[in-house]
Amino acid sequence: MDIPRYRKIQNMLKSKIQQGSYGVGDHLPSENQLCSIFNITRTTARKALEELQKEGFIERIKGKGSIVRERRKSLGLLNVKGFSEAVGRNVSTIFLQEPALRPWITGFPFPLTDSERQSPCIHFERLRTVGEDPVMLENNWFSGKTLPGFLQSGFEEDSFFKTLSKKYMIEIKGSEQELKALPANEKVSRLLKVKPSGPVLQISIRFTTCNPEFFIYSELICNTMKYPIGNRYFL
Amino acid sequence: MDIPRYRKIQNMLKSKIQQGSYGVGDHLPSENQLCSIFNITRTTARKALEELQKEGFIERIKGKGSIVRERRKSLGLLNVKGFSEAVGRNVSTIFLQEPALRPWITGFPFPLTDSERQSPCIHFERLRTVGEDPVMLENNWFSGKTLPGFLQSGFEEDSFFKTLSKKYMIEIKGSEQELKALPANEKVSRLLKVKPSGPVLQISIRFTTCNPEFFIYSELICNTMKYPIGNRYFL
DNA sequence: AAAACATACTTGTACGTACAAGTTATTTGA
DNA sequence: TCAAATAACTTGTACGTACAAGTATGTTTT
Repeated sequence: MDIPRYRKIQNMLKSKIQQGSYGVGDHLPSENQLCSIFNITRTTARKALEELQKEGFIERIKGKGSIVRERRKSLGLLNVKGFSEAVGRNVSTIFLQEPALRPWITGFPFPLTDSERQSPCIHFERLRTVGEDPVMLENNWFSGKTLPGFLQSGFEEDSFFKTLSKKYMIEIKGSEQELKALPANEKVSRLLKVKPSGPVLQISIRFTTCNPEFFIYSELICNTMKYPIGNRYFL
Repeated sequence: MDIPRYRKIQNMLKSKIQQGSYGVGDHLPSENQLCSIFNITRTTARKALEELQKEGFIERIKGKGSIVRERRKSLGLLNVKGFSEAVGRNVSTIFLQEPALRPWITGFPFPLTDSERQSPCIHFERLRTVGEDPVMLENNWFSGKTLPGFLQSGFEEDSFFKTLSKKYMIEIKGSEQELKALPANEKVSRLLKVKPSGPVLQISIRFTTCNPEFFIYSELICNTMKYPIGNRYFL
């Protein structure tokens, strides 16, 4: 395998948390326990737990242990993996514009690189709903040259980021975001069911990937009245 | 000293970046160079660089090195230390309500602990401006019992968080945030100079500290038209 | 009964070593 | 001349060790 050991243990513990085997407030196995369970050194066990801490699943307290934190109900900002796994199962997605080659829009909040500007981009637009409530209007753009065959084949498991990972081995390494509260225009007002010029939250994101030349640009417009955006941050 | 070695090196490199000794795109000393410069092991050097990466100052690329990232112009969300150091020097702060003992407000987005509810809180309200533009209305609440003498003495270096650190040895360990786009009420409209019921961004934060019983609650209401809120995230 | 101490846990810091794997520049060979 | 191999860097993973420091639970002492 080329997946590192610490990451396997991290993922294994993560799914146990997500499945409820470890509930909020529960102690994960201590570093030394993980060592003997998995036959690893403390360095590796620590790395796995530190990653879970970065992701906000656990809190680590000196002298006590690694404790499962309360999970957020609201959509996760900064959770790199999109939001289908963050919010639950009653989420549906409608394509307003299927993926296609289109020119870059003007006035994007992040500067494009020269090589990006030279050719058109792939773009698609989706509307995300939770139950009956439209919650988020999502636009995605990226260079049309980097992902051959993307337009021909569909998404893996309906997830854009999983498709990137499985078909193209592209992993998200980070993101820059810009947040603005804006009045909804006619289209947004209609789609998100907010009153005209009612406040919506616009999140402009530039995702950086393991390919340093390849970026993904997203614009999310959110109706935060029912579903506020949440996030966590831990040292 | 009880400040760990890696943190000293981290802070030393951070201030060099902030002062411009290392510009955007520059390479920081490699792990092995840091080892010989400071007489430390690679474990310690790595820890310092990993922390800088978490804070968003550098990017670390296998085979290449640790490279200084572009700095954001906009206010840093998630930058634990408040924003006086993030945005520059032309920032001024006006107290609308000086720190005083007041009852907890109702309808706070985060649940209070039992011990917090039992006694009133310390609260203050500030208006932050950049140049001539009012940018952020800030309210802070925290338990009145934990910080003896807080109301009698002023802030250290005009910074709330520096006061917590220097006088009370309280360090911020993390935060939970909730973001909402809202219509401005009369007060907000007047103070932030946005039109009535114009969109503003409300950020509700619960800071966790090294004292597991002590939380700081903040509510920021931002005029994001001129100064959007930005943040970064890196694995 | 209450305080002090001891013990056995936990995570945090720091040392040292080894090899894997990506990047870049140089050298070698056809 | 050009391509392949090499060397010299970089960060990533993983091993092992040691001690510091915080927490909890006893046990002893007062």
